Amino acid sequence: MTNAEILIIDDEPQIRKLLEITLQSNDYKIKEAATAREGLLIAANHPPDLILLDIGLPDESGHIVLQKLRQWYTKPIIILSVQSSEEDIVKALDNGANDYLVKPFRTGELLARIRSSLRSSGTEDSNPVIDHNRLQIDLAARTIKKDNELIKLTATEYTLLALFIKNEGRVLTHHYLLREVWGPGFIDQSQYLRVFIAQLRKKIEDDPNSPKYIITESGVGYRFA
Amino acid sequence: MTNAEILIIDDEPQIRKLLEITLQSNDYKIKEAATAREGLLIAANHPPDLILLDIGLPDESGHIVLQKLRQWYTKPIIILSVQSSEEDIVKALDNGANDYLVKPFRTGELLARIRSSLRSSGTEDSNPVIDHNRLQIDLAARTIKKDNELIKLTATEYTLLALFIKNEGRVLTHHYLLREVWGPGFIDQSQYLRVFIAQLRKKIEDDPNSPKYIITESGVGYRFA
DNA sequence: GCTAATTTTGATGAAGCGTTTACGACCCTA
DNA sequence: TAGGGTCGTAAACGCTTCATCAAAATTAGC
Repeated sequence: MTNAEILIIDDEPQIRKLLEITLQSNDYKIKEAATAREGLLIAANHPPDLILLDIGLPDESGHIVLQKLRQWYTKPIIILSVQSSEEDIVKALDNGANDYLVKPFRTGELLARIRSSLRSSGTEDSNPVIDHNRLQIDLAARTIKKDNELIKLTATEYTLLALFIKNEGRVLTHHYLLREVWGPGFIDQSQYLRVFIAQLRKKIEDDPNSPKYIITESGVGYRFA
Repeated sequence: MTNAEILIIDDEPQIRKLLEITLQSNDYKIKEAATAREGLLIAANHPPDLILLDIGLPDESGHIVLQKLRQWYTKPIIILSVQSSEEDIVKALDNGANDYLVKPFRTGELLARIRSSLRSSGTEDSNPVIDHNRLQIDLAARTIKKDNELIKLTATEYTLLALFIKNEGRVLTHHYLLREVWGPGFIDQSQYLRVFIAQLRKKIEDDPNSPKYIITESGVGYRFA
């Protein structure tokens, strides 16, 4: 899932800071709580996709928080705790925790366990879709839609359009386009470009005569707007 | 879940014995395999509710077994391994493992993690059936139905179709399909693909001449719609 | 070990795609 | 206004990729 929201309930500021940096640099959105009370409140008001819960909270045991959360919260809860006794682990897991990591934990492992939990909770999701007005490009699926209608592109047409989309707003020179799509040996075959640009326009523009997406920069190249 | 069936894939007899006793005294039904090959066979013929998988198998790495299982098996897989490196753990979790325990493990914790995994996998639930118009795919039972009519597929045909179904809407390249179904050594045998795609179409399409499910993306690959 | 099913291989025609050619429109400058 | 340059469009050709059939080789089941 891109941008899954994670709630951190932990009273140690340095742990929260570490988690915040680690998780944010992995494209998660973060919410933080330093106490059990605050954590429950945030979780209830704006349920996150996953909760990282410390057992040793100042106002109330994490075990209790876990039980309260599990009365209604169904998404993954991962326990972070300095307690490594089997009793604590079994208790937390049987109270509904999805996983249990002993502090200090390895951040790579934590991230993997978060991914695993999100995956099996079915929270994961579809591909990143780039939206341009009425054009939607799914780079992972290799598909282009216009007004939710799938557009059939040939291999070369797709390569070319994808290049434009990845460089939106930027003027791409003939040389550059030819080199990227056809290879270094084709940098003076600008006729190729004219043919394929025309084909693309026919497929994606409302009015190919006055193009809105692929703009000609005469003498230089093309620009995707 | 009462009497959940658990498959143990581990080459060490004493570990298997320990697990057998522990799990059976907790009312689980047990199946055992000492090799990767045997494990995959048992899992395919009679899918258990959960799999305990050792990484250090004699004939094939557990990582590979995990990947193969995850091509169709959707219930929990818990890794048991003497490897405690972060690299191993992350790899296993990202390959689809639900949990990872380092040997020697505490039996109480293992049992709790099994309970947790079974719980979050939606224990009682039946096999995950994916519905595509008139096609119904039961990944666990490895069966395909069309209009409630069971379609007989060979092993290779099924592997290929399952890949498509799990990547619905996405263009899968020849390269990718060949690697996943036949192995890395076959990535230029695109003729295989043509033959098997034709066979699949004959079986699942209403009109194999104008396919509705398996779409050809010329020069690139195929897409399941 | 024999038979049937399945996979692999080869051959052939069809379809799709990229390349090429031709030509006309437009703009700028002389 | 003539001419050169850039760009856009259409269509023909030829090559690559694809679909299909069938036979050979291999594997699986009894």
